[in-house]
Amino acid sequence: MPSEAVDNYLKAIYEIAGDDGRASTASLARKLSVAPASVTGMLQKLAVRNPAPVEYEKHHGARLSDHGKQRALEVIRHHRLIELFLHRMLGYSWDEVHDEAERLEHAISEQLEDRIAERLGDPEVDPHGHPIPRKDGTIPPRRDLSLLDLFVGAKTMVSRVSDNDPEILRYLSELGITPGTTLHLTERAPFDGPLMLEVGPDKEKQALGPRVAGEIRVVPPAANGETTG
Amino acid sequence: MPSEAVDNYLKAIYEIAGDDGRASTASLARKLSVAPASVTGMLQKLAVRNPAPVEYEKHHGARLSDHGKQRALEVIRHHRLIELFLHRMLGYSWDEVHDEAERLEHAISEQLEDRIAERLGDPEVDPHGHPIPRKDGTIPPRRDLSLLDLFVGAKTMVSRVSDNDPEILRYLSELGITPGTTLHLTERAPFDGPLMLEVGPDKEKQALGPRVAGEIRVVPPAANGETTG
DNA sequence: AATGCTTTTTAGGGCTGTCTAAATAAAATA
DNA sequence: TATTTTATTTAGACAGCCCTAAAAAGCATT
Repeated sequence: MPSEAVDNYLKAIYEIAGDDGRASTASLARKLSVAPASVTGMLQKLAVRNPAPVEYEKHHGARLSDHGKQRALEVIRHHRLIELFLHRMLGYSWDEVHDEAERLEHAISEQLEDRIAERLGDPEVDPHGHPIPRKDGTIPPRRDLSLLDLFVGAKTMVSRVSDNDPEILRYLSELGITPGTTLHLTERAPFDGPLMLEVGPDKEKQALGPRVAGEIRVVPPAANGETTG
Repeated sequence: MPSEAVDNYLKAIYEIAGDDGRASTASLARKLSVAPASVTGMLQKLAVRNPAPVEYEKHHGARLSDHGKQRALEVIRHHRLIELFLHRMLGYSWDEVHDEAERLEHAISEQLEDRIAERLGDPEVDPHGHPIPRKDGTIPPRRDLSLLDLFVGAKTMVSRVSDNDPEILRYLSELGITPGTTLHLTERAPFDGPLMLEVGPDKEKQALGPRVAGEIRVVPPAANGETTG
């Protein structure tokens, strides 16, 4: 069984590069808050394990092997199940769940994973709208896109929100923007300016900076009328 | 914040020696499944920390300082709250909870500890009947004694059962012996022979070996009639 | 009080995962 | 293409926690 540190490397590679891209040394160092040299050392060790969870080429970053992919998805499954469990069963708000899950994801057994999933009714998404990988390693499909890729005039619904920054999560909560919230993009200032939105059933008008908008993903609007691009 | 290994040492000292006795190197090595030399090394390091969680004298084992005591009790509180949570909220049987709690106890935050306790109604005992230390470090009092110390004829009730051995726990489950079960000690064979018991409301007769009986603690029977000693 | 047995400690290493500083390779720019 | 900047790797070290083998201390027994 991989150590906690190894699991975190695999998860980080997955989150940076998806299941078949390469993650650079620097990006991993940033994400994991360790020195780049530490990343190099770890990747070299992982690449010669048997079975090896990553493929590594000098100066070209690392990529998950099938084996590593499977493990990464399992850890992510743990993480998201725990987030949802804390939210639904223990009254955690959505900006509190991440840090707690970050530690617990390494400590729960298969058995506990299964019971949590059962108790939650085999859920498909976590409180931020992220899909929860299934036990077989497949991922519930959801085609969504960044709020930044929407054309002016589009009406859509929040699909998910990045869970990395509790500050942003609290801010979005205040604005009433959570998975499921309806949005109408009415205006968009040029030069990476703010987006004007009508939020929720009350159509409350909100201006959103591009930094925050980039953390929000929405369901693709109906394909009649040009609303995305 | 102490590492997981350190927490396990403190907990082991507490479980072996209570809150003011000394735990020997050998007993700790046994309990923690490490070599005696490793225990010596760890105790030496802990004793010079600041603040030091243990007091250590060469060749005379280790004792918890106030600081160490507090930490040990916190970890034990985590452990027992988690055991009860798994049992009550997630359908774990009492022989399954220990191993899971053993890992989770190190991973939960103060916040999660508090929410679990709240959700369980600030319980005083875990599924094996062990008292759950309070947040202030005090322990809900329960005067109980070993089943082995009971006189023949005594009628009493199971208070708690050691949680270390799942095999024994399953066996006791089969016999219907859990915290709260009434017992009547009818007979006792000499030379560490078996105890004859009438168990529960149905007064089912059971013979119990001394090894198993030693793991069971019972509430002191009413003081009229000589029933203990 | 000396002997032998048991327990504990010392000495010397190993593994994991991190670090810093220096060297090198890759990419960007002139 | 030559040069500079940036990204990555090597080299060497260290902390935490574990190990084995050998030495030493404590204890029990005669």
